[in-house]
Amino acid sequence: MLGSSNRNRIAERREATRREILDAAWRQAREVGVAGITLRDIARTVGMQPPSLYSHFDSKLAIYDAMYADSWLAYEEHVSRELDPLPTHPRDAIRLIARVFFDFSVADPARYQLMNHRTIPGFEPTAESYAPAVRVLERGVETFGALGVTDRADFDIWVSLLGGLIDQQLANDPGGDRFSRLLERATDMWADAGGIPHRTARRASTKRRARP
Amino acid sequence: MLGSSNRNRIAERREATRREILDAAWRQAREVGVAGITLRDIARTVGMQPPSLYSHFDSKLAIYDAMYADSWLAYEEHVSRELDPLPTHPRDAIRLIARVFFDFSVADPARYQLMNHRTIPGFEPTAESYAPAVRVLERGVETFGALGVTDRADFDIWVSLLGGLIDQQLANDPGGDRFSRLLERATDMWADAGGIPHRTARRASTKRRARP
DNA sequence: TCGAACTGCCTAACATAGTTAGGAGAATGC
DNA sequence: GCATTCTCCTAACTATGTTAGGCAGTTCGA
Repeated sequence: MLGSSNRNRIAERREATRREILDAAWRQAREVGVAGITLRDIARTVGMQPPSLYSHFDSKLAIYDAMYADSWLAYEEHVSRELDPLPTHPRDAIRLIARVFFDFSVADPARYQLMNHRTIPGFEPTAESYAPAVRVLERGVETFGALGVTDRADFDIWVSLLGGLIDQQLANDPGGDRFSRLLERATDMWADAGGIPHRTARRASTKRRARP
Repeated sequence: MLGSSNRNRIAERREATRREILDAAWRQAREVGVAGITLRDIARTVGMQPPSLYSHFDSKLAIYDAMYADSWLAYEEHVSRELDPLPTHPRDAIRLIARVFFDFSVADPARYQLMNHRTIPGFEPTAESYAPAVRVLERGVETFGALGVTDRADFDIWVSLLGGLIDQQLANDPGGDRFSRLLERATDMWADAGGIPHRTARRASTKRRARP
């Protein structure tokens, strides 16, 4: 009986169309920004009439949702790849995490905007799409814990700082390298203040900045 | 000759209508969010037909622009009032600045969203409306300088951190008091790392936190 | 004071969004 | 082979910001 095989083929074709629509949406997001995405343009790109898109997505927001899930899943994978193996020096690890986060956002500002879903009016990710974002955050807490940062507040502060730095970079100096300089200094400050324990780092004590 | 007096009266009436429109816009922004503002609703509130609004504003974005300018002017005044006189203890001053910033944003999230103009698709403030924002930033640099923070990077990091903390608060814990706790810890970290000099603070030495 | 110019509002209409209704034709399944 | 399902279509609807053009009251100069 070929029923199951056929069913598979159908599902695949359906999935392919879905991906085609999402790819068109991504291309458009990168050209004109996330808010500039238009069902008509997406439809034209994939060779459909706008209402036909509704055979694949419930609404425009559902398309955003799929893109949101895409992004966080990709980011999760990206982080996993970069953090294996984890650097042994805490300060290096912290910088690496920041660098990954930064590269990921600067490489594709549209994606970054989408991942900060609050910047898109009317869009709220579904619980399912939100899950990878939560997992990444948990992974962060875990990683910091392994490096000796057990105070949750310190982690939250670090995340805030990182988000703020990236926003400032994208807003004031897109294409420049302001982020690197600020990150360098911020990491030092954080380390000096005990945010990053010196546990495995012998060199850190010799590097401590003199107080005026 | 009454010409000039008449001209004044006309200008006043015109300004009053303009204010009425902006008030309606603000009310609506607080009810349904900045993105939810609708010319039709504004017009209904002030008792006009939508196209009539164009006698007072060039476009919807022009209304946003006026609201943006309003906000930053109010903030500038707010800051000036709170920082006069400037606390003598640097750490207190830093916390006060953060507190003012936070109160101002939490008291009126719609206003905060507007001040972060990048969160509103298609809106870019005019140079004139942007000026107060620049002045406030300069004022911040100046104030920090008077407190002994001469490294511009340290100031930028502080601003990033503050923005990140507020965003995190508004996103994860609206109505809660997460911000206070994180701010406390962040200020300490910053001070310990030398971001806040102990220069003018004699009491500071007695208050210095013990390092574990 | 009279007529011209201006001002502030109006109605009608338009362009562009997202979205719904309903159907036609091909693919699929018993 | 026939009923069902699926995918796409056209037509139309609603809501948005915006433009065109006009009309009545007000202001202002000769």
